[in-house]
Amino acid sequence: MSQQVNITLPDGSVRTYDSGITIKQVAESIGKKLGKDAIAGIVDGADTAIDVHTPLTKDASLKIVTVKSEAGLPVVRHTTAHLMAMAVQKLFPGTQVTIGPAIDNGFYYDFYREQGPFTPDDLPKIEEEMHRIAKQNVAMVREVVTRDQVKERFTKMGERFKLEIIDAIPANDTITVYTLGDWPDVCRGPHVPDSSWLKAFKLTSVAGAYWRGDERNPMLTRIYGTAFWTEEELAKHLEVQEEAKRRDHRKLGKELDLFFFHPYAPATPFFTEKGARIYNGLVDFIRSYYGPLDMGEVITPQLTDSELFKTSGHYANYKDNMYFAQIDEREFGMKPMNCPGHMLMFGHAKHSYRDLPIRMADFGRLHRYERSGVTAGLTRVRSFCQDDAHLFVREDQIGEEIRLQLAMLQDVYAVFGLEMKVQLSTRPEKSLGREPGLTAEERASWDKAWENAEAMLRAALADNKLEFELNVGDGAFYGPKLDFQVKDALGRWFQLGTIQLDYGLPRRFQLSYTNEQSGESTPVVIHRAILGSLERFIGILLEHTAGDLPLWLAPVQARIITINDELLAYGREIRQALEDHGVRVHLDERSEKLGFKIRDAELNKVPVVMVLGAKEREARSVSVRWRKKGDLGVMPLDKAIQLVLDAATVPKPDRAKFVRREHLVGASHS
RNA sequence: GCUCACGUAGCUCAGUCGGCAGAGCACUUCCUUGGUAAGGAAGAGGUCACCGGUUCAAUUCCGGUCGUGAGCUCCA
Repeated sequence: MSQQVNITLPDGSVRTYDSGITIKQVAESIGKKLGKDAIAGIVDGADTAIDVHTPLTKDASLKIVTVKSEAGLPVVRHTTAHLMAMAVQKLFPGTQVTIGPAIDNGFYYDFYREQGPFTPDDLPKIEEEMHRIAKQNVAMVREVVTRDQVKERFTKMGERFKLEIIDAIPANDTITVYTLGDWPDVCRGPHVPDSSWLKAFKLTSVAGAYWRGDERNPMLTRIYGTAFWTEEELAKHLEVQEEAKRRDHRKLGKELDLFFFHPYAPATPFFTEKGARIYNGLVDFIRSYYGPLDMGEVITPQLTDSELFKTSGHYANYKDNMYFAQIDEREFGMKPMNCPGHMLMFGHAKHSYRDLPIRMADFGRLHRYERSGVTAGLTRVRSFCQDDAHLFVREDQIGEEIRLQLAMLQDVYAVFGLEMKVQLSTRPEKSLGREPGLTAEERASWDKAWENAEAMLRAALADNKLEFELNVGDGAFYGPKLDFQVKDALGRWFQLGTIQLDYGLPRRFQLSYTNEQSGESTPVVIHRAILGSLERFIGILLEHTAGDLPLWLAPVQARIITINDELLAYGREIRQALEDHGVRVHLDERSEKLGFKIRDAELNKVPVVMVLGAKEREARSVSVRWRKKGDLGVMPLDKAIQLVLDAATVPKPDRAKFVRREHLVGASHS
């Protein structure tokens, strides 16, 4: 009697089959329709779906992926990639194929061509050929082959990149060839059964890409595309792409006159007066938490002797990203991070265990040389400012300190309406305490420190009721870390904040504090940033809000428009009244028609417009027009001011959330 | 850094298969003084990114430099 396997389905039910049953057969056993629609399976919650013909030989959970399902999207995309490669080889004989996976929002296929890369002009032709082939409803046939067979076939075809791929397949893996019509490709699958599913696709761009992502390898030409089950879904996707283009912060930055770039300062923004308002508004907002959190702000040198970076290790590991200046035969380095300076700051005085935690916040400007190809708008720049802080703590204080920082971080993201997810990265193989030459005792002590740190991070997360993803072994060599990603209005994820424990730097700088036993102990450093870089955050926020910033951050909160020039005097009076209440207001004094000035205010996304005519002047009132809401009608000036003030209130931290739980016994300092 | 594309007025973009550089918006001046998304007229504004080459002639063709953008293993 053959062996049995228990297959658990998503609804929790368990079915028993003979070992070796395929996913397809399982689906068929559940229902005729399901059997027909099944195109792949996800076993034991894996990241990628596998082919329906895969035999199941041990107990497993199984999710059957069907046509037209969300989980099946990578499948249809992957098959579309094959279709594209097929079309390309038909149109451009001599082109060699390499790989063509499904990716987050579509797929790509990399080709090698002696004649040089494809151009955007080639895309419509290829697309047309793809549609032509797809309409013939050609089948996708899977066959299991031996290594020798497949090598022989692809050698004959002269596909040298494919041969390399075949050689890279592990010895025990089943090798499969998928043939779409008459076009075979070595592929792991899964795929849709025939080309009738390939209707809603579009080729989006071309780009260069290195073979296997290594810049020493030949440059391939890559074509990107996307595919969906239906044309409606494709259209929706393309519409979101269009919206993203409209919201591009580089475009908004120009249109709203917030910042610009000049060739003399590549990848380094100039913030205009309006842009600087946003920047400073964010700094003030973050700063408002520093009181309740008992954090002190410091200012540290921009340029220091390279010795500092030799001590910190940046000279050995980060030199290529730094700017240097040779002055008086001394080499100075521009700070790429605040931490080395903060180490000096801590080391400058003698500290008692009673003084800890010591929290240094710093809005200093940082300069990092980024390779020319990687800079982009405000999101990747060479000069920026972090809402940075370094917390010097005793080991027993790590948990509480992280808890407080997490509370701030959640608070801050909530203010901007950004959904968040957390990743916990734990000790990597190569890490402090695992270097050769340590005694067993030292090793054990390090192991304990890492264990303790990770446990405290977990506890702090639990305390703040935060779910997290675990990235085992992905921490820094000097300590475990938390990374925070947020989701913007278009559903895109961005990494913003980070909280990293550091056992290394304090040692390099030989920092210590006097412990309770009058001995010396080494503090642990916590690096943390919440917005990350202000520049990048401004970029993300602009795209998230489409330029309609919350009123408290808007560079100009209100604009006053008069019906005619005679009313300018009243306009100035109103401007004065608003200014006196701290409203950032602008009076449009141009001799233009009302409609023109309203339009201009709308295009500039000014949140509140106050329209003044003779009627309003008589009654000492204003007519209020609110962005996105329209005309609110005439109201007394006081009421209008109150309306603006209420909406423009700068969010304030709630002190109660940031009360420290442990208090030092006998600590008498504040 | 590498591949490809792009760089024309403050902005958005035409244009020249090599022969004195164009529009709309914005700006300036004048007229107009008006009720919730563009009133009218006139004017000013450019070393066509920069450097070099080819040519009688280069914004245009070629080479280089700078800048910007997309991409550079989410693995057959």
